[in-house]
Amino acid sequence: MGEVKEENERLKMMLQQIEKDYQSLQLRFFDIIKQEAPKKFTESSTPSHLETEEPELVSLCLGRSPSEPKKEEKASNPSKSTKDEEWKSSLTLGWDSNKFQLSTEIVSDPSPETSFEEPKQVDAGETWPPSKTLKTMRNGDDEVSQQTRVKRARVSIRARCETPTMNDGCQWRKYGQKMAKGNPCPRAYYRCTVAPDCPVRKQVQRCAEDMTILITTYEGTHNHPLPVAATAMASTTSAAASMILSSSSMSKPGLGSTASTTAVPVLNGLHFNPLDNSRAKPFYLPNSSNPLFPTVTLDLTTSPSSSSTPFNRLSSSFASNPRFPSSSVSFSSSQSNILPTAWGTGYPSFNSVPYNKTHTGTINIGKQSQEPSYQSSMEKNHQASSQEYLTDSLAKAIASDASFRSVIAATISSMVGGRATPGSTQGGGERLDQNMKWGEPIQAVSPDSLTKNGKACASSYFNRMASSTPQTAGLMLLQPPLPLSISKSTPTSTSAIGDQIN
DNA sequence: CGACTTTGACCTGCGC
DNA sequence: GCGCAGGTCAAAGTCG
Repeated sequence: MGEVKEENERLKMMLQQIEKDYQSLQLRFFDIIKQEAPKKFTESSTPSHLETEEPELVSLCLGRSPSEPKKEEKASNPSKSTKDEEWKSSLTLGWDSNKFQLSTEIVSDPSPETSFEEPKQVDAGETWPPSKTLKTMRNGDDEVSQQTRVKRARVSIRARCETPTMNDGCQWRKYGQKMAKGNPCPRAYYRCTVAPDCPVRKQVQRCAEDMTILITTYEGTHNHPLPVAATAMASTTSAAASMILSSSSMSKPGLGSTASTTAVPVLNGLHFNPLDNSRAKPFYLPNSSNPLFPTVTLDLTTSPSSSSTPFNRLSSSFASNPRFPSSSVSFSSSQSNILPTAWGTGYPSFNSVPYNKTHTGTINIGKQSQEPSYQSSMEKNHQASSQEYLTDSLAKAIASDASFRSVIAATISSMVGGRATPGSTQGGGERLDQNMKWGEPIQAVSPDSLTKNGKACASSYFNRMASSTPQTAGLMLLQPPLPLSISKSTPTSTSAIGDQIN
């Protein structure tokens, strides 16, 4: 227990350092944005831009190219500016999994308190107004209601998962199921039952094109302590939400008002205005009845065929509808031959990956599959030739969007370790997990780590992220063989990582 | 017996 | 106003 406390203390300090660094840098970034955003907005809002043939969907999949491992080794002690450059030149954050692939769809957040790392427990009841409430709120003209109603978040997880649901550490109760239009697979609705009044809900649906992909969409913010196993997922959610919120802090959209005059975050040259409802809708819920969801997508999903990656599909679908620009970031996985196994089998790996830039303008630096044969040689060649383009794009994305950085920062925070939840009994297995070491096959995880209904797909990644000891997490971040190569350097502390991120 | 799932009905928002 | 689709409710059924 003493050791655990010590580890927790260290973890907290590391986290605080990261947050501190991030916040200070974010403030600086916002200052810069305030100065430059109007210009960028003017440029990017020209008709030619709006009518560009490229879909307003930016998909960034992060992965380290296998061709650049030496750089990582080389930059073991860089200065900060050097780190930045290297960060730009080889930004990668690959979450590798053979069977577990993630994408995060952020729509917005119900509460300003979106950090699961620092849950303030003030959102019980203030979040997630039901549709009736929303409707009422919509009738109001005051800015407060507008701001409130906009702050809802959806985080969609795309997982290659055989089981009906994915184990995210929380406990869920199914309350409905509907056939969604355009998808032969029914959509199931779950609500969190960890706390009786928890407003968090999730939708689970199979991808129509690839039945092995499970799309889990989370909405709302937990108003209760989270199981350790759930904190990593929650961190990702909160990071996504904070991405929205940090961006929203830069624009103050009145109803249909300031879109043309308000500074908006620009990601990769494209508008990203989370509050511009007319332009932002959830990727996977394009017909959502609630149009109040600005969208940023963190896509960690890849698929065996680059031509059938969700983003490609999404890009295609959205290409025809420029009303729905979206920013997406893919933390993709990579070839499994770099590390023998990945999340799904219990080996966390952060492999670098080739990427492809799709014809729709989506940049996918994704896992190019465990079945390389799916990929055409043409695409491979294109990947190789596009490496520089990728690097450029990533650098731009990082440089231009503080929210993006926040997502990565929070993601790393979640990797460093989920905050233990006192008295938590949900999502079980944390004690066991804490004794586990990276590299252990997932089969070693106690069955307790699965959800009660036993249907959970092993989101071992999250569980392990959340439950790993700081040491192991630190190793994960620091060890060169685990290419969480947000930088080519070998940082000596997570705060160093935070510096690079920020 | 309690918790959970299933499933048809109902509610709501949106487009035409 | 009507129809459609997404989302939710709640009674009945199932399971451990």
